[in-house]
Amino acid sequence: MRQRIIFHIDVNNAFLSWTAVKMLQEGSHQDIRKIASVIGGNEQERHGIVLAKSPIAKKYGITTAETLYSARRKYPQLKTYPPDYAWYYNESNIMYNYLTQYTPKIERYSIDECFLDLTGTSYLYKDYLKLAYQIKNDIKNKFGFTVNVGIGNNKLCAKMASDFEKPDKVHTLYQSEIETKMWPLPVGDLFMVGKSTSLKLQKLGIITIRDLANTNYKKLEKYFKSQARLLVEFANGIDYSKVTMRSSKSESISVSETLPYDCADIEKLKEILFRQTEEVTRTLREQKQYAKTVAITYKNSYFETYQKQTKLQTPENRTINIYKVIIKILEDSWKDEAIRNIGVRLSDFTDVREEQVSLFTNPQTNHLDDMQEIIDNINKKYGTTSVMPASIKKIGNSSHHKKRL
DNA sequence: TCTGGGGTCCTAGGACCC
DNA sequence: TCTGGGGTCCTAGGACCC
Repeated sequence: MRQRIIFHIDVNNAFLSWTAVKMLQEGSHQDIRKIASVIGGNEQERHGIVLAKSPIAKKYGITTAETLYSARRKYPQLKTYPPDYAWYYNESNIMYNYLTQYTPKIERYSIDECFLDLTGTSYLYKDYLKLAYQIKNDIKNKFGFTVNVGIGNNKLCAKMASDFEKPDKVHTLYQSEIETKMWPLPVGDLFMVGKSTSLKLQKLGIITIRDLANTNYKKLEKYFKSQARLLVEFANGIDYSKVTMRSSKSESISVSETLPYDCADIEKLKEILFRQTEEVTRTLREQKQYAKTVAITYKNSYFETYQKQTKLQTPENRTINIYKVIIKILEDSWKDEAIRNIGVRLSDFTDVREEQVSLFTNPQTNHLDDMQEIIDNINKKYGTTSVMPASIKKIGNSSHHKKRL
């Protein structure tokens, strides 16, 4: 089989870089990439963790996902800036649109990462290394932020390559370079080896990627089940997955939020859940899909997480009908405890609502769909949940006594 | 002032049917 | 009276990613 040529483009410190770009565009004279700075949420609202850090902040030992409080203890003069997700999507789109000129085989892996499949384009691009530098420099000059470009014969190697030295670098990890460039790395650096897997591997005496590559996966199956084979293949730089234009339709849709204070008031929780249900069902309707599984996710004061789900008889996408289910799950599952974080998740999608009973068509069904569309349009114009069916308030309150008694 | 938010995929174990 | 397995569907929970 012909060797594939895959590029992985990865924005350096994406959120921080993009905020820096915005600030400079707005006339700021300081580039926050060049000082000790981080992007982080609002601490008063308990969203205070580090989402992205500058290289200097990194030098002080500040890591992604640690609390701003802890980060500031490492470096008290640290500058913090709030995230601007709308702007980030904007910047992400700009980069994606730029990259589409090189190949239609492009996969948007996340908000700040893309895979490009350039296999069979050698008549267009004589020197892939040169092309990678061109892409990297183009993005820097046109858009003002830097990327790493990784080149490999599959997605795994391209991704591992882009993770080597940062920022503003091009690296290759061709099949022939795996032993020298990848095998010496600690096993935790391998894609798909997180904290827990890394710990288990180390206990088995597997410290570097080389150690893992030279292990018979059969020996690991006891500990890692079906994951074992994949791990050993990855360590050997083997990956057959394709670069796919993933459809905008997702497998699940969810929202969750950490509350400003731990909440044990079920009425308050119902209000929050209504807003969240509205949000996820609207996205679902935009995708023209119906969900069969509905779930609530919780985090309590002790940071213990759990989730409760229900399978529906018929797929749904209307706010009110899903909200009824959500309320039922809440009442059945809530342990009368203070909640730190709560959320709604929809999954198990279908394109059509397969009505179980087809003998009698229900004229109300279409009527309700029309109604939902009208509500969606009004809410789009005037802001979320300015209009909600009166019956929702009733549902929300109906069970109050039940739980209390 | 400890600990965000949005995803995907896999497995264990219980219920139920044959 | 005691007790089979296989298959499927479902829920809960955990691991990973950015």
